Amino acid sequence: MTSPLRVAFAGTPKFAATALEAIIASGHAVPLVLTQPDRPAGRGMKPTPSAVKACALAHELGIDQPERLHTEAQRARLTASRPDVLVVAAYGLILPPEVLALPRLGCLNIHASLLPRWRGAAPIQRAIEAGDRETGITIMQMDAGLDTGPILLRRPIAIDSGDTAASLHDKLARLGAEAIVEALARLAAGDLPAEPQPAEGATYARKISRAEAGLDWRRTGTELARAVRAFDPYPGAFGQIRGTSIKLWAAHPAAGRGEAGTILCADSAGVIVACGEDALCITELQRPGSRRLQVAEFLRGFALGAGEQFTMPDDA
RNA sequence: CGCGGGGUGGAGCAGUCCGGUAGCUCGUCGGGCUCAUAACCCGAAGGUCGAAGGUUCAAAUCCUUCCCCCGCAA
Repeated sequence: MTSPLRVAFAGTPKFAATALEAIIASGHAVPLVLTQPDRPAGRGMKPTPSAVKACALAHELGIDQPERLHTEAQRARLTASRPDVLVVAAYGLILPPEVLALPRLGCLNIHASLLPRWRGAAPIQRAIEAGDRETGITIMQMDAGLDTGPILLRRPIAIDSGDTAASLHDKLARLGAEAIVEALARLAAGDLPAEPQPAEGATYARKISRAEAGLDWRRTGTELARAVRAFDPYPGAFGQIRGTSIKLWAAHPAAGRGEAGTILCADSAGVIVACGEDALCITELQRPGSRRLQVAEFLRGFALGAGEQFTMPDDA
């Protein structure tokens, strides 16, 4: 390596932790790790440290968990750590201009899409939902806008027809880790040109809400199959039948026709449901209190039959 | 004390409210039928009903404690 940098890191979930591991392994000094305060999570709602915090603890790095970064007191530890650069990945806090200007080399963001497409909170899910064939990682220089800064590095990756948000997340986390390590090396060497984002092709990946995971059977089978993949593992696409909600974990488009939501056929090959256009063949599902089950096993305990009807979720 | 569901032969479930010889679908094994089969017919094996304690003549079922899994919520 040319010359190690002082790399402060800000991130929260596993996607960010993967990058942090790689940065540590690449030999840079990491004087401080910022992550969200421990949040109530899991059964029992106990305050739980983030994946990034767990990683930082394991490597005995300095940790700070400010609620926000708007006051000087909140930024004190970051300032004192005198970073050359701040790497930000899924941190979950807005960085005020004072923070963006603080490191000598600015703030770098690892974003899980090929910017300017899918700026915002849920780029992985939105790419799958939209049926994109390709996505990737963008390393960019952060500015005041939301994922609008100049592009430093882009790494594309194919979206497989079997990819779920979970599988694509893992691929992108690895790719993001490689990309940030390369970007830091080139930054240290002074060989990392920045290019403004094109105005053309910008889209916004708004946060996934629980309500949209309730499937509207009037949509097409293709769209619904994508939604199932995009919402796996969170929040899980679901349908409503016999007064209970059933989560759908695997499905593909199929041929078929009927009133939207009607089950056309249910056997060990799948539950085929008529959609607004074509049909959806469901192959893995889960009922409340139970686990994900392959369709054959699911049907043994919950015998769905042709003619039954999935109703629209009552959007809360 | 955040709310809720569940642990029953190898798999998925019913039975639990109103205690009284453990049941269904599938799988497994054996046999039959068939050119043949994941199909069909006949038969069999396989369960300390999550754990411990309590109540009772009798507990999968009622009471107490504990362990594990899942959903909501983030």
